[in-house]
Amino acid sequence: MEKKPCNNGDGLNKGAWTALEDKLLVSYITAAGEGKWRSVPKQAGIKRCGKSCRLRWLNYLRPNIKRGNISEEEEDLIIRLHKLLGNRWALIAGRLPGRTDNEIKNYWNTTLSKKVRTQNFAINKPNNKPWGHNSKPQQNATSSTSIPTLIQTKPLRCTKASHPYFPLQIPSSIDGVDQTQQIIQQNFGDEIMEEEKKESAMVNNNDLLFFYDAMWTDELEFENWSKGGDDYDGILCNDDWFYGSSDTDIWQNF
DNA sequence: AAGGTGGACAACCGCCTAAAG
DNA sequence: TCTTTAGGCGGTTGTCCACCT
Repeated sequence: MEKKPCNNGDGLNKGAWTALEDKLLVSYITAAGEGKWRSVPKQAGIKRCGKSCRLRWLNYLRPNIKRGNISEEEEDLIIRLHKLLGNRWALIAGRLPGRTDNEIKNYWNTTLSKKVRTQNFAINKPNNKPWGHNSKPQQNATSSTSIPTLIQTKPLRCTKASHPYFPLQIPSSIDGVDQTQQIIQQNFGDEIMEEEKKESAMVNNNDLLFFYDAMWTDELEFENWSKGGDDYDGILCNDDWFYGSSDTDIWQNF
């Protein structure tokens, strides 16, 4: 573990990188490639710790980094991803080509968090019913014999900036075999991130209920769903719909 | 012009995890 | 199986700069 601070008395530089240091690092990595960060400073002739070199390269020097203003589309995506993933900046950055986790984290902390806070995320409850009360959207029946397909109700969502939630009504297992992954794969394919799979398989209550929240990568399709979408997040369980303004709300009301 | 303030962002720090020995 | 190491991650801090008084 590299627990020592970078400047541990070895005369290493700290603070802003100079143009010369940048040049040395770029030319070294261009020749030798990334990795073995601990040995990089010595090999490249830089008085920095390896960790500092790695960070400088990843966040600033490496090719294909997109610099400059974050577009509205990127901003919208960051907001939606943050709602889905929380402060997992590296994952969020992975969906924004050319952007670094550090940049997105900074942008969130300085700009977007305030923006999102000031937006009115309050949602109106359906027919003024209390949270957790039955208010079931129309839906189809579930096949009970073959591999089930997605029985999809309308995607439920809070705002335009939010991703749609899909309450799925599917058997959790067939002949004792868990079908979850297969069903997700059939219906969403590779568009669902591995991380989402882990975190979204939250409800599996023996009553043909499974809740999954999906994220469109196809923006047009997302927009189409958005236009027809409801104004609420919710999950279906035993013919009851549970609503909330966030995942946490929903699960508390559940 | 000088000092204060806040925003933006680069860089650091400490913790965590996976891989290697 | 345990320990060590390297790299990755998110929170936090430091610094620069524009703007305001």
